[in-house]
Amino acid sequence: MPDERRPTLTDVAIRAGVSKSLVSLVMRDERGASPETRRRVLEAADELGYHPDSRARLLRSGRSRLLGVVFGIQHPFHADLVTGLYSAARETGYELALSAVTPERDESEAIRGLRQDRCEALILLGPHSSAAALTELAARIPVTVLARGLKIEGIDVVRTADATGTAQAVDHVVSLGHRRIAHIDGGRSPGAADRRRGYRSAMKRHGLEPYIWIVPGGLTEEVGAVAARELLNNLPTAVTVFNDRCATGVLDAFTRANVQVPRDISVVGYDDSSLARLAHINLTTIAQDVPTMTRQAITRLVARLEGTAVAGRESVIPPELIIRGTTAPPRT
Amino acid sequence: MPDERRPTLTDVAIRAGVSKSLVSLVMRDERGASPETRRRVLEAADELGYHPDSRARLLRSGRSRLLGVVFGIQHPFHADLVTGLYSAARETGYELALSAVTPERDESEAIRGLRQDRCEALILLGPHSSAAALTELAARIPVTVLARGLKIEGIDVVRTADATGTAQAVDHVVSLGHRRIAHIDGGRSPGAADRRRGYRSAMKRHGLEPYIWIVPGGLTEEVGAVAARELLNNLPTAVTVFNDRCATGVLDAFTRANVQVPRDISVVGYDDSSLARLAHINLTTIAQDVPTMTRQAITRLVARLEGTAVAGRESVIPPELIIRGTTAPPRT
DNA sequence: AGGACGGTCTGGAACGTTCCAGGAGGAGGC
DNA sequence: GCCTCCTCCTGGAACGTTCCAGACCGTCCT
Repeated sequence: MPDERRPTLTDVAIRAGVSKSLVSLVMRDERGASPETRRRVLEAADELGYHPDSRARLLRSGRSRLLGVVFGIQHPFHADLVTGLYSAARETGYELALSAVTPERDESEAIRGLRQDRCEALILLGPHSSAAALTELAARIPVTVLARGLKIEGIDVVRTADATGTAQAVDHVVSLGHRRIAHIDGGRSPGAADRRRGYRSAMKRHGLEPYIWIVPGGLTEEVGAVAARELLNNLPTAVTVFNDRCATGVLDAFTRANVQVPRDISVVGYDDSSLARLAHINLTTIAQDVPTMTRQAITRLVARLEGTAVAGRESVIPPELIIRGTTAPPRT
Repeated sequence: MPDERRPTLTDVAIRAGVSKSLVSLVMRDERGASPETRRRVLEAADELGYHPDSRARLLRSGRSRLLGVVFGIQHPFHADLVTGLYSAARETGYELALSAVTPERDESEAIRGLRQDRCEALILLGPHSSAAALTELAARIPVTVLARGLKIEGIDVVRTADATGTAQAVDHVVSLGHRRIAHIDGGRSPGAADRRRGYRSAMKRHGLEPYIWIVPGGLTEEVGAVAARELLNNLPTAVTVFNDRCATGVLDAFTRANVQVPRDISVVGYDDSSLARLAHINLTTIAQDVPTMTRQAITRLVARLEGTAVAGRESVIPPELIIRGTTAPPRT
């Protein structure tokens, strides 16, 4: 690759007939250069195709303006979060550095990579690391955890009010006239406990305690289908499900068993993943407020880095009910 | 964050009582230091918790040993590819830098980010950029395109033999006894043209030219469902579908129309995505050989960077038929 | 008229590394 | 004994930035 040497500050400076310090100023959009010179410098830079070398810049300034993001590449909801994070970071002057967790690359490796790149702070999406590991990490670098509720000294958490979410789901089907409402839970997955709790207390609030029925479920379509088959023995009129993937499995099992949704049973998912929005699934679901969550995560971290005060350790975002086609009044 | 200044080469040098050049040697595992000194240096580094500063290192050496990867974060198959790339890169001494394409962050922005990080080469997964943009890019930096066949001067391509893939699908159902075999295509998506061609020529080879029936489809479940409804008017006994997502939509539409798979019709997908592997979908499909593809992409790029000769511009990997539960002999 | 000041601009010293030229000291060949 | 050649080590110059101190030059105030 006969790639000629990249142009540097000095090249631009010579071409524009000024010192490199001045060019540096202009490139950083600092004040201290007359409009006229500024124009000349930018012109010269443009002609040479100059692009600042971030490494040298970072080396000198001691800052990287880099936020590390650890996410699960197989996880659809993480994709939504990363999308939101990019948008949120755009306005702050910080860049995102992605590091994926894959079946063959664990979280600690992903974190190590980011630290070597001199990220100034870390955002972890639904991390699996032990509390001990996280505590140690947080002692060395600011950390924000997204989409997983945990209480650890020194770690910021931004999460959805999961209990409220399932409560909204229950309220919705109750308002349609349902009473026999089951819940397929998420086992030990992040958020599952809260969602279960929200279901239980909403049922009590509506005086439906006798109808409480919690079926073990999980993260995936497969366990959803299994759980649905368990419901078939004594079909409730509505069911709230841990997440959309699981709900898809539920829908599939019902279809195969010739149970029609929403005629025979109403189904509510959770996440508002792209899955739920598909026309042929068209799932009523609880949307996590991704834009708000990601914006909060970024502004929180930036505030910490710049030394601005940050209120509290935890930020809990209310979710929103999205009504689509899988809920309807019960058959009379 | 009262993070004390990181220790530097000089700190280690002082502690070990040697020059910083010597420490540098030892850290890079070069020869030129006696075993005894080497030990002392490593010990000192360890005590101080020294970690080399990659920025400074790269600045000086002019190399980053960084391979940029541009991928679509919403794209399940890209997730598989990224997983493979990480594994393939592990042994080479190069690191991966990820840059995602999201609905709000286009390919050119993703590429710009990577170039600013001084990646030495780029891997693009199913890029959408124009041929002109890619040509210009390839003139500045080595580029390998994965999972999209295109012929552009100076760009390496690693892709699946897509025509062979659909041919395998057709061969499979023909061997089961099918003759009326339709194809739901992928429109203008990457690989769609080849897959369509493979279907067509395989049908001819089996003397089934009169039965050729190509229905317009696309990437998603929704278009799959639409295409399936078109088939219902004159149901063939088997159908090969552009990809797994689309095939899932097809399956769903059939289930709703009370057409049983594989009893009434056999369905073959493409990609062997995690979707296909789900128990309740259990889709017969064509697997792209991700480990081989990603290994090739990495070794190719590394070879170019190191100046080793690379054979040809294109590397075409044969796919593999995965037989699951959606294909069976036609009803007699 | 004599400062003081604010806006422009410059030169040079960092930042933490790698690379290069070379020095000290011992071993081996003649 | 001298030259040569290793091996092990050192000092200092890069790399492309940013940061700091200060120079220059008008303007404005007193």
